[in-house]
Amino acid sequence: MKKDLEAYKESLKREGYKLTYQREAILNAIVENKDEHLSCEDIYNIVSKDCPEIGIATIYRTLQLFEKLDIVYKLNFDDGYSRYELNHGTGDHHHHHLICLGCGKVIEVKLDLLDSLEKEIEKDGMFKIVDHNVKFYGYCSECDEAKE
Amino acid sequence: MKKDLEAYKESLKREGYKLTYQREAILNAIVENKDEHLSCEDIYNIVSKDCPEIGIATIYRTLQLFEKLDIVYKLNFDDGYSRYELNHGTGDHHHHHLICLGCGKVIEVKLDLLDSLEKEIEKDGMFKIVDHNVKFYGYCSECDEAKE
DNA sequence: CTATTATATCATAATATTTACCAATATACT
DNA sequence: AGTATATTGGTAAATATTATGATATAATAG
Repeated sequence: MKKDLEAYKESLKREGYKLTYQREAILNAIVENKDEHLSCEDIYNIVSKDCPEIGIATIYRTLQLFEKLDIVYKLNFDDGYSRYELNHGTGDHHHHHLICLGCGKVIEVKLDLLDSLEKEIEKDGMFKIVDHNVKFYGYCSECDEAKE
Repeated sequence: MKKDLEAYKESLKREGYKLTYQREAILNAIVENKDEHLSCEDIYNIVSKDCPEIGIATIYRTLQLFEKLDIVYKLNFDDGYSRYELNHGTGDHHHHHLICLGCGKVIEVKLDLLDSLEKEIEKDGMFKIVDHNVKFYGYCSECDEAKE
């Protein structure tokens, strides 16, 4: 985990970007909440504790940069703002998300199992797939019970 | 196709909503472009020809209503605005979309093939799936060739 | 270790999409 | 046809995100 953090900082420097206090704080916030799907506002609130004078524009700019450097991955759960998660990826595809229509909770699914579907799609040579984004909508066990 | 249109109008009346000229025009625009993924602005432009005094707010309101009545389905291709497509669904799942990272073109995939994955996810009874949203990112044949 | 230079930041204005508001209007029903 | 009520149009407001420009800071050279 600590190693990850250094690796991320390395990739910043390697690409010629400066390692500022703000970027470090944002990176920390994301790494320390790697199980969450933080929005810009979430990150702003977390980072503001360590760095009260940070501006929201810096959060947006930095997340854009991190996305370009493949440090984070942008998610959209149709709740009005973009969310970000740490990109563990070694080029691998992303896991899927289950979105509860009852409480809005988001659950991660480690399974991939899309290979056969992707092969089928690529079979005729009309499209080359490099990534996917899969969301399932439904009800978590608590909300499903509550509906009875 | 004509039958569809009447069926949609029926479901409006059945739910107690009035069949206005504007709603009819918007419905027509969507049905006549059922292969497109129209944004609000697109629909506004199309409908304005028949109905020049229509306001953009009416388009937004009507699409919201149509979505609630399962007449249309809202799509998000990460291009800044929501898009809509006609919901042929008899409760069936939606087809998938291939989004070209080169030219932005969106291609539809009729295959579903997610049943085994959904069964696997639902196996432990922790989540009940009612819908899914699947996007594949990659390159269409033209853009793939252009990259060489 | 300090000076230099270019990049990054902060604060705020600007943009863009979508929603809220309200007076005027049109639809469905008697 | 007349009436009650939902709907519309125009515009203001809200929301998330991006652009701008002066100031501050990080990396590098001396």
